[in-house]
Amino acid sequence: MGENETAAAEAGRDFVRDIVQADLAAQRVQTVVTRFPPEPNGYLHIGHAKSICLNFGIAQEFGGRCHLRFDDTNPVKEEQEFIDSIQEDVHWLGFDWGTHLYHASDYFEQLYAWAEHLIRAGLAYVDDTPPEAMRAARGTLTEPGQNSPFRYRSVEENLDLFRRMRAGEFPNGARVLRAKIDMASGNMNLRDPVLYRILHATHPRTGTAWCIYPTYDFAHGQSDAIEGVTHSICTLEFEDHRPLYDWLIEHLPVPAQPHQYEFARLNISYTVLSKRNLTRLVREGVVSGWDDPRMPTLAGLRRRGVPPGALREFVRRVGVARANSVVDVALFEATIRDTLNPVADRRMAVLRPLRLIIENYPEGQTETLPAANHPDAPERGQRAVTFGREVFVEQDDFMEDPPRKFFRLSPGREVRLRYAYLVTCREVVKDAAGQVVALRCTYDPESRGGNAPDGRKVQGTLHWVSATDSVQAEVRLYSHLFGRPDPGADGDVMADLNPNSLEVLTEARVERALADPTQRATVQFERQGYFCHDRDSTAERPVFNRTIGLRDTWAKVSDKRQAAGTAAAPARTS
RNA sequence: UGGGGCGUCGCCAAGCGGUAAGGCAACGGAUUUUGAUUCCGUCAUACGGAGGUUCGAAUCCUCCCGCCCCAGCCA
Repeated sequence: MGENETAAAEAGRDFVRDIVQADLAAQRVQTVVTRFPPEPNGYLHIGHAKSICLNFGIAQEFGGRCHLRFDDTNPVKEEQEFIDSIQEDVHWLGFDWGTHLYHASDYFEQLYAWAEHLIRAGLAYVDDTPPEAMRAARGTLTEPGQNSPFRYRSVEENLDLFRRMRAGEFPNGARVLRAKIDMASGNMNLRDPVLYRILHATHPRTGTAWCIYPTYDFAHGQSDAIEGVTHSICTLEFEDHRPLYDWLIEHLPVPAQPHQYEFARLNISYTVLSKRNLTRLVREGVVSGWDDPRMPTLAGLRRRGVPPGALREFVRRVGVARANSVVDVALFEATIRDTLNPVADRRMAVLRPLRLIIENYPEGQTETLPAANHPDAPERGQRAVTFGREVFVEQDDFMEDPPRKFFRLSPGREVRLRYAYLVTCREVVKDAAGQVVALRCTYDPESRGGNAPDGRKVQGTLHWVSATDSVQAEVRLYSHLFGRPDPGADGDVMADLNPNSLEVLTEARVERALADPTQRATVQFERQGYFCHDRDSTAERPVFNRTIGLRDTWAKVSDKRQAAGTAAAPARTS
């Protein structure tokens, strides 16, 4: 590492780390404490991964700690299912909160006491104004709001009313507790924000113990203070809340003075990341569930075969800044490939089989050939593949009338079957409809392993699978859930769905070594992409999800030619 | 003409007064029993615009333009 790189690393990689480092250096904080504060009302997605990596990453790098805290202040939206999935997902991503698992609901009693403190200080009051009237009195972005007629109630009356709110004497919406700040503030959050509302609902953790619940603003900063959080990192839309965050910390006898910092949330092209939209996709059955492999949820990405390290690396590559931005989904895909390439075992699988009959190979004979698990990593060993008189190759790897530069099989052309032999196409077999159903070939017995003794070269190397010693499998090919880079830009995101985001192939054939569904690691199907067993997989009926395809420059060239009308892409025979 | 932010290559993003990092994408080329990988090379006289300060500005000042967030008893 050169001096510059060292200096860069020491300076921190983003503005948040710079702040943390400066605070540590100036001794403003002894131990950095961060927190990841999800609301358990949905599944975690890749946008959360950015926040998780930032918070846990900073704690790790600077020798501090990071808490997992559920922001469970709204029982009508929150569920245990989400509380469980969030913990599973954070762990899967590679982070651990140790004993520091907390809930805003752990602090309800303390929060309540602080609310009374505010009332006694004349800084909060119970307001009987109905919701609609309150909205009207809040003013607009350009006009100040009006003081509530209940703003000047006595401390005694406020205390009495607030206690009766807690006691359950009033129905939902009848009254709220508000901070007394400034109805004329340019910052809407300071126009006497609601601190407590009445919600007769069962809370996943506190049950029916409470019927009043603190709002986000009243719970968050105080929870940070209770836990000794030093750097409360959130997204940009909370920037306007910071003055309120600070106001509460200043006026309450909290045990610490945490500070809030905001960064830009993650956006990705061809993707939707808002909880509302993700929930819609699930509820409306567009996808099979929160863990549908097309979903940007951590559960979906995991099922898709994306390793957690790819998420961490992606977040690192994206960086952390304050400018709203949309990251090209291609960066994410490149990161997945880069992460998988050095570690994924290679296997052969034929997605759309075309029978290849080797006429001069003895009938009934088979042999096993060694194939490298990873050509660039010999230490990963080999597995045996079976070769015989009939094998399957990819339909896309044959063209009866190929364009120039097509390096694969066509009448009279010789290619290599990877790790096996050189074969030459002698005859095309068609059915009554004129569809290609098989190829008759000859092989060079001297080319065992893939090289001819005379040193002649072939342009193409094809993957293949034995017709007799392969297993039929289902392969699910996924592509972007949305058909445009900015789904919803014209209105409804549902109108931008990609109708071909899932293609199911049921006739695929995979080599024997792939039939074990307990092998969960993502592998590379040579020349095609990265795949992993879906949880639907069984030994009799393997099911694979395509994690991501390999880069395919031939497809790119071929598409360009097609667009230019110069040549046709390989025609599928079925 | 309320308040708060942001504008550096097609997409992210460093840069913090001393003469534009890096990644992705794209485009060339080498190697290759994966048209993959790997490897080389090209890719911002220019930092939203206009003025100004300075020996020197993406970095400081002024004005202008554009985009984002806020009027939940959501978070």
